[in-house]
Amino acid sequence: MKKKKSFTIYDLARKLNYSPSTISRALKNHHSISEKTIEIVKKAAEEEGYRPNILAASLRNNQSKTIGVLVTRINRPFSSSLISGIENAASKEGYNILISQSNDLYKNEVASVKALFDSRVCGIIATLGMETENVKHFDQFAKIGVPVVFVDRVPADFESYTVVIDNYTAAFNATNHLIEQGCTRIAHFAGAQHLNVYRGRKKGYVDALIKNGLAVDDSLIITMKSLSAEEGEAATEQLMQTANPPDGIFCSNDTTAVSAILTLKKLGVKIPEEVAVIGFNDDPIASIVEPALSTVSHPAQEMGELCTRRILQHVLKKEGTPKIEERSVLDTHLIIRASSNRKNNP
Amino acid sequence: MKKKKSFTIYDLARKLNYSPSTISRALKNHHSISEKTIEIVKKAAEEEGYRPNILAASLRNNQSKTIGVLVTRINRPFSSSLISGIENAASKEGYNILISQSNDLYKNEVASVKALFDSRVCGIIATLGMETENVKHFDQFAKIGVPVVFVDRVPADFESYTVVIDNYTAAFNATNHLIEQGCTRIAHFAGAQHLNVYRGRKKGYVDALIKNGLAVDDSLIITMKSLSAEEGEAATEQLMQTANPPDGIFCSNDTTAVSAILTLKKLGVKIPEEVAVIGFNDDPIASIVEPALSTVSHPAQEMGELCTRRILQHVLKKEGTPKIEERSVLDTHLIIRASSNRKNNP
DNA sequence: CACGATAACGCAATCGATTGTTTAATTTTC
DNA sequence: GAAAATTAAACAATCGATTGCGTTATCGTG
Repeated sequence: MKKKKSFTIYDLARKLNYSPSTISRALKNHHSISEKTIEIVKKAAEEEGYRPNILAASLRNNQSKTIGVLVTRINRPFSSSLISGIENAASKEGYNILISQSNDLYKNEVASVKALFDSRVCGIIATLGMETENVKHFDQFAKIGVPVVFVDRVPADFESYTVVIDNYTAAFNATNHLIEQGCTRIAHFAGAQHLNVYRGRKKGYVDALIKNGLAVDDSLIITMKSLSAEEGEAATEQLMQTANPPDGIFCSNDTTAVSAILTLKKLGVKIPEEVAVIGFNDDPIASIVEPALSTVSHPAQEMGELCTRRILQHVLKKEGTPKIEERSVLDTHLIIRASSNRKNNP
Repeated sequence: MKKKKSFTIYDLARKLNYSPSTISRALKNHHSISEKTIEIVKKAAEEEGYRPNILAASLRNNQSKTIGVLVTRINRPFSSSLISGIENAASKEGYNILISQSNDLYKNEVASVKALFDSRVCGIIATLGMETENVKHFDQFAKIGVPVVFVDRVPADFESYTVVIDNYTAAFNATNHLIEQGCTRIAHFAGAQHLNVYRGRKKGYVDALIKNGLAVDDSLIITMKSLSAEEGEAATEQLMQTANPPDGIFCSNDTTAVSAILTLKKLGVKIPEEVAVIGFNDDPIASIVEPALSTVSHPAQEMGELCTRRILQHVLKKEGTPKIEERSVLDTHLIIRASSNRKNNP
């Protein structure tokens, strides 16, 4: 049952009395093959249900039409939307995608990168894990000219394409918004500071305070390891127990923000009147929680598509294609919902 | 820069004065190679940073260590958790996964399946799209002995492995629960009836009504094309405008259930007192919406792992491995939250 | 008519790993 | 000590597509 050999260009060649090379060329409209022959070959290929062996072609060309993707966790709204975007753009051009997740473990990340490398991907798209502090496991790609696109969580010191959002400005605007709503003591749930995204968000927060003449109180800045719901709950409780609790919280993600909302409600704190809350990402839960969570949109799908285009452009090196900058910074925008809207703006 | 040829077993052979075949065998501990040689070869391979060319091996063996995965939409809680489970189990055994999404379009599904086939995957895991009514595009795999695992949304008439939940029982229990809570006029948001999952859920609902001596009122059964939030809202509004509105709704997914809750609240209907609601899937939003949504757990991650094990077992055909049944039916359980809890049970 | 140009196609090597079959070397056995 | 058995490693074909180069046929032109 497994014997059924696949139909190859050799079979086609034998059947049509052509050489395999002619078949190969005819199938891809090579200019040195006559129109008539091309038609004959294609028709026969169709009839016989010929399917090219990608592996053989890849081996010969030493590269596959496959893009490697590495995320931290597949089942996270941002990741899955990112992947969705990548896949849509890739399949449109006949490229496949190979997926791997690190589960935020450095060891896994290294192993996955190695596996993707071994799979001879023609490009790789990656977001760094929480534990990742150096990226030399990506060096191997650069060495053989395979493009690397870092997205969202990107390293500072690696020669590669990057696709990110402007975390600083987004955070600045979010914090500024809280201030506009009358908050004067704003807490911040920060993420691991060796990652650009959380560093940028913290800096934006700090600068917004400063610009508005507010004090930066370190006791209001809580840095979390993984920005999980549990951490969000603990931090909220801790903050509210202090003598001088905050009247606003800018959270580095929606998970902790929703967690903060739930905890505040449990504590009988009014949102946004007593404490206004704003998150980051616009996960599905953000619009469902009550009061609905103000947050920063994160164009994950769009970012994914852009990543793919980056890879393809590098691989195809088509002349005349509009040059996309090496580093793309996508726009975000503030989504103001009830959790921070004290003035009943629309 | 792209010239850097990869280091192959031929290079190793030359360096160590062995033949390529010996290198190949040594690297995989073939019994006809001496311990000493194996050690020498492995050490040299390590030193030279030798990495096997998977493409070449795959070509030779005519199959890759790659599992193809086809889902409807990657960025959906169920899909992404499923994929996550698949990936975890696969990478543990050194297998890669190739991902594709159909966006619930039949045309895309066929194209994706074809692409996965061409990629010579060693097995394929798929959930059918909304539009899919026949699965002959999967025949090609059976023909060459590549295992197919359908998961969740599975066809009735295809010789393959399947991994599903017991939709009928889950729905029966969910409906029964609503009845226990005192509901007597229960509506149902049904999905496309050519898909097993939605058929099973509807049947479970109907049978629970019958078993409890309740009338089955067709006007209370609303069949939706895609079970989207919009459809859920429209259906809820429609139902509540009738002379004799329902006092309970069993929804085929959480999206429409949450949508129903939001709509009911907008209409000033008390949940669960006036209308109790229960969903299906246990998406993240289910526990966040207010009142929290009762629902049916869907062990997506676990299902993914099982799918992978199915494939691997088929491929490896290891004797002595405990035989997993061809068709697995995983357990679900009712998660009772506020949206259906009239009696204040814990 | 002959020679160079062009078109259309075939030859054979190549990509790197795998494996059935041989050959060579070593050990065992009587 | 020689034949048989065992062990270790080499040979060469194979997987299927690709491609540089070579070959053959056709055509045009002086």
